Amino acid sequence: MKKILDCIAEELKAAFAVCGYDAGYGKVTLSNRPDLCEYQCNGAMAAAKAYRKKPIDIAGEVVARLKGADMFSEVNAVMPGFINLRLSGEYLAAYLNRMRAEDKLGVEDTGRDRTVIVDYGGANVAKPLHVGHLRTAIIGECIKRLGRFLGYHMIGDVHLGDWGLQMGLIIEELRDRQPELPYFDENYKGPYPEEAPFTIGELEEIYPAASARSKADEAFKARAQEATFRLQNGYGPYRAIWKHIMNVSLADLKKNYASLGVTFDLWKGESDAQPYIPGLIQDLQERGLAYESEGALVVDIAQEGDSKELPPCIIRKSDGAALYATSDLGTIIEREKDYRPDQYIYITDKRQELHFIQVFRVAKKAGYVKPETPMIHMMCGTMNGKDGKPFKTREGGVMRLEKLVKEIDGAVYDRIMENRTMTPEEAENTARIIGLAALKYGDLSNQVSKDYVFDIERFTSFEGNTGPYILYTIVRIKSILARYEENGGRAEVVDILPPDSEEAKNLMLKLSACNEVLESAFAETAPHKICQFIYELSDAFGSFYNSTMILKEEDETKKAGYIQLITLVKEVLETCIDLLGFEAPERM
RNA sequence: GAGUCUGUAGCUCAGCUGGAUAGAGCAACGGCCUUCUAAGCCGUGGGUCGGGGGUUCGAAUCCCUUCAGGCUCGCCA
Repeated sequence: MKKILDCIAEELKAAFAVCGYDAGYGKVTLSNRPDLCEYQCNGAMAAAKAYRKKPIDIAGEVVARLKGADMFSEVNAVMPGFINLRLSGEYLAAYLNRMRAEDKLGVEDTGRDRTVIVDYGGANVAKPLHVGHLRTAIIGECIKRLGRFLGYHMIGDVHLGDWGLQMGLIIEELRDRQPELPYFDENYKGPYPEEAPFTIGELEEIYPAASARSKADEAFKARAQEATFRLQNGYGPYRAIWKHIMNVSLADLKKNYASLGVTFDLWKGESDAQPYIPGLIQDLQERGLAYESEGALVVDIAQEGDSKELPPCIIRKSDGAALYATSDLGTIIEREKDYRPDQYIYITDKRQELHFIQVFRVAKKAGYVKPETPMIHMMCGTMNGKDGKPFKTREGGVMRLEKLVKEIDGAVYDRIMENRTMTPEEAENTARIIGLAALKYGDLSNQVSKDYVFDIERFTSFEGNTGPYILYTIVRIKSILARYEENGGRAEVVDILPPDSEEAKNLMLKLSACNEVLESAFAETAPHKICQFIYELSDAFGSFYNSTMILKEEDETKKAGYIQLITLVKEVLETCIDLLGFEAPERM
C-alpha cells in the first residue's frame, strides 16, 4: 500500500504541475513544527529561483489548487513560502482502516523474493561468546527479520571463525598439556577417540592461554602457524582434533545464541570455504590479478578516486597458508554457487572496514560477484563501559554474554518483585522476556556505526526510551482489550473512526508512518529508526491513554472505534518488536 | 605521518539527501492515582550544535580549515 507521504506528495505534485511548475517540487515531509502543521512542502522556495518568482506567490497558487481537496483539513501558504498541511480526520481514518485490512500493515513487498545473505555471527569456535559478539548478533538478527518481512529471501549465516591460526594455537597448547594423546604420535595408525579430550569449559580456557602465550613466545607462535598450515592441508590427526573442537563448541554456541533469540539459517564457517581456495588462487594467478609481493600473493585493489593508496589484499601468506581474506573470498564463491545472492550484508566490528573493502573489491574485480550486486558492510561501533572505554568486567576481563544476560535478568527480577505481585516463577519468566528487550533495545536504539555506552543500570531502569517502556505500552493495551472482551465487547465490525481529540490524531498520524519507517529502516540498514518509531508511537499512545477513558466511554460505537485503534497500535508495536528480535509478556 | 569516523543540554542519545523557535530520555524541580497497570501522564528550568571561515534567501546538516578523541594502516581474525 502506498505510503502516506507519497499519497500527499501526489496531490502536491499535481497541484504544482497544474500551476505550471515542475511536479518535482511537490515533495512532502513530516512537519518539524507540529504546532503549525502535520506535513509540509518546501518546494515553493526551491522553485522560486528557477521561475524567478516570490516563493510565497508560488505557494499561494499551489495552495489555491489544493483548497478543495478532501484529503486535507487545512492547507496554508506561510512566509517565506512554506506550504503547511493538515490531514483530514476522515482521510486519516480511512488510511488506517485500509492498513488494517492489509496483510503486513500496509508494508509493500519490496523484496520480491530477492536473495540476501546476511553474515552476522562472527563467533569463534573455542571461545565463549562475549559482549563483543552481542552487537553483530542482535543487529544481524534484526536485519534478517526486517528483510524477511519486506519480502526478501534472507539467509543468515553465522560464519564461524573455525579455521584460522586459533586452531593451530589450540592444537599446540594441547600438545604441551597432553603430549600423550594419540594425535601427537606420528606412528599412531588406529582410529582416533570418539570422545573429545576436553570439555567446553577447558576449551574456553585453553584458547586464551595459548593466544596470550603466542604473543610472548615466538617459538610457540611459529609452531602454531605450522600446525595451522598442516591442518589446512588436511593432516589427519589435526583434522580429528579440529572435529572435536567443533563438536564441543558448536553445541555451546547454539545454546547461547538461542538464549538471545538469535538464529541462523546456515552454520557455515571459514572451513567450508577451504575447498574453493586452491581454485580461487589458481584463477586469480592465471588471470594475472594476483602476483607475488614480498613473498606473499596479493591482489591490487586500488581504484580511481581513492583518497589514499590502499594496501593490496593478501590472499596467501609467504609461508603458503591461507588467511582471513582468502576464506572470505572462498565463501563468496561458495555462496554464488549455492545461492546466487542479489545482495550481501556483512555485520562486523568497524575495525574490519579495510578487510571488507579489500574483499569486496577483489570479488568485484575478479567478477565473482556481479558489478550491480550490493555488498554492504555494516560496521558496528564498539560497546563501551561508563568510562567510555571498551566494556569490561569489574575485574577488567572480557564479560561473557551469559553473565551479562544473567545480570540484567536479575536486575529486572528485583524490579518486578518490588513493584508487582507475581509468583517467583512468573516473575522469573517475565524477567527473562523484559531483560532481553532491555538488552536488545538498548543496543538497537543506537546508530549501528557509532560507539555506544553500555550501562546496565540505565538499561534496566526502564524509564523513558527503553525496551521495557515499549513492552509496558503493549501490556497496557492487552489489559484493556482483555477487559473489553470480558465485558462482552465486540468491536470487529466497527472501523477506526476519525479522531475526536488531538491525542487521538497524533496517535493515528504516528501509526500511518509504519510502512514508511520499516522500508527506510531496511534500505538504510538502520534498526534504530524502528526503535525511534515505536518509542514515539508508545509515547503518543501514552498521551491518548491518559486523556481518553476508553472503557468508560458510553457511546458504544465510539468505544469500539477506540478499541480498533488501540488494537492496531498493539499490532504495529508487536510487529516491530518482533522485527527487533524480542517479544512482550502478558503482564508486567 | 596518512586515511577514516566521531564531537549536539550536567549524563545518554536523536535530528545530518539544507528550511520555520535544534528534539527526546535520564538527572533537577512542580503537579496528576476512589477511573482501563503511576515501569505512566502533564508542566518548568537547562544549548556559542567543538572553534573559525565559506556557499545559500536559509546551515547542526554542504565545502574548507583548525582543535580534541576513537579506529585502521600487507602476511591475526
